[in-house]
Amino acid sequence: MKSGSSQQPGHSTKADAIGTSSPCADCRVRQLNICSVLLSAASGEEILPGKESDWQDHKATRAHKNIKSAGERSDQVYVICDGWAFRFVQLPDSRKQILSILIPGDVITPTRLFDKNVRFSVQALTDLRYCRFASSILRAKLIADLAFLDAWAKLLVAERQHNFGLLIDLGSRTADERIAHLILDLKLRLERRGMMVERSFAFPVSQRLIAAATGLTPEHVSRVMGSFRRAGLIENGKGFLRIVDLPGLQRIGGLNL
Amino acid sequence: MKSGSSQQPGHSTKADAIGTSSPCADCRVRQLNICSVLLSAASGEEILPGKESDWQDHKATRAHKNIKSAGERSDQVYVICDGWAFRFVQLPDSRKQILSILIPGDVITPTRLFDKNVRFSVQALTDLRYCRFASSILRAKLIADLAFLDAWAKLLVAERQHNFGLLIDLGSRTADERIAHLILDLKLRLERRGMMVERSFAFPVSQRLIAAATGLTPEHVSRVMGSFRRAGLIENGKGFLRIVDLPGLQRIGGLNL
DNA sequence: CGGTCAATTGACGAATCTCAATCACCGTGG
DNA sequence: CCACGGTGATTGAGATTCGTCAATTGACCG
Repeated sequence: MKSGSSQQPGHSTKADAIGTSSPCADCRVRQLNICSVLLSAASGEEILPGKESDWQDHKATRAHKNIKSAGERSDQVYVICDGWAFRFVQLPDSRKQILSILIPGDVITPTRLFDKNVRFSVQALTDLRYCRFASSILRAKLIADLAFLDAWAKLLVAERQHNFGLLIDLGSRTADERIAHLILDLKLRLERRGMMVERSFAFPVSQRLIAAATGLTPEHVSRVMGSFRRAGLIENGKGFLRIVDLPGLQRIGGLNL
Repeated sequence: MKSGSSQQPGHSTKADAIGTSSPCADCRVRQLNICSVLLSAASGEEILPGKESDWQDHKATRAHKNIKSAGERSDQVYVICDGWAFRFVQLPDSRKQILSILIPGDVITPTRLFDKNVRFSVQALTDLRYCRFASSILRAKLIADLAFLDAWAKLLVAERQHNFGLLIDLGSRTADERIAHLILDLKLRLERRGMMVERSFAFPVSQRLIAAATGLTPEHVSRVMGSFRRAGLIENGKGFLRIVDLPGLQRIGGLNL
């Protein structure tokens, strides 16, 4: 079993205004995701960085472990600190449908604030560190802090938009288009989290997973990725991917709406 | 052009506590959707049934008219009073991908509260009556009334769950399964709104639309529906559908998770 | 009564799946 | 250090589902 620890290029600044007792102190995406609202000193009384306690704790998991399984109940909201994961549902015929691939900074369970039932499973794709927030605290903050409500709503709206994009992919687009779009989507999201160097980025996603996400078979994914490589659109090796011809890839996988 | 006005079976009670100056007075789904929270007297000061004014108004549209187009901006939340509609995105090759079919009582644009940008288009499927609420008022209510916040969140969570179901359909299931599931899903939702009589219900959905929703072609939808009919699973005629063999249909299209 | 559109049916073709074999890689145990 | 076993990627050949194209029918409508 390979331990695909996600060694993203680039290293964040270490010293920070935040207390050093929390792992958030040297989180590299803290300023770039929901945590920027969550941990800002101005935003609440109880939620202050530096004192990890009843409202927040951190955990780690090995790659390929399930973090949560569909049907469980939970009172916590998870946020990825480092590593990748994915949401999926297990179908009766042992196939998986991947609902989303999650990168550092993503909220794993954004609706857990309102719905304790977990409707899907989540599995670590690489070794993973994540943070758990107590739903009750976040809920309190939600109604106390308008900026937080807005930020959270924006999160949900963005996820909905993303799901619509997936529906378009699976409903109306060819294998080439789906895979190109998936790559471009990940590129964009990683870019926003400062996890791209030049045109390449960490890519711990097996073709089996791409297949489960795009509704294709691993064999077909292999054929398509191979053709992309031969066409000079991408390069990829163990755990990374580089976009060689961005316009070309966009011509195939861009959502031209 | 056929004017498929949705004549659902069953007629609601007419006299009601609500003022008669609002069309809501004899709305048949008022107790069964978000309006039950919105219009309840206990839930706010300004929002009271009977006085239609700055926070609410009603409109009507003919079948096949676009209510909203992707890219527009709007400050209002729409709720369907009567008739059917659908959300879709127009693809560059003139294909449509249907995102959801909307029945009476559904909120057309639940995220408009948080995001003025409209990301998809909405078209009336039948002649339609709908209600428009001012986002600003609803937002105020959201933070003032915890029950309303919960109800709205539940709405969004349910829609997300529904989208996940669609993703599973489009990603991992055959044409038969997708269509059976679509029928069963509509059956369930209509049931909850009290719009089913025995096993049959109004069904103003063309095969072209089913095709656009399931990611198939109209021809293939015709073949599948025909096979369902010949197998004694369903009966359908102009504007209605009857489920003859529910267990049989569920064996095909049930989400066996 | 002609025109349009949805539904249906058939024949054919294409995209993708299935099955199967091979190769490369990697960690493990001898 | 090396053989071994497992997994992922690749490639090929044939099967299947579904799409495309085309023609027909029937309903509705002006």
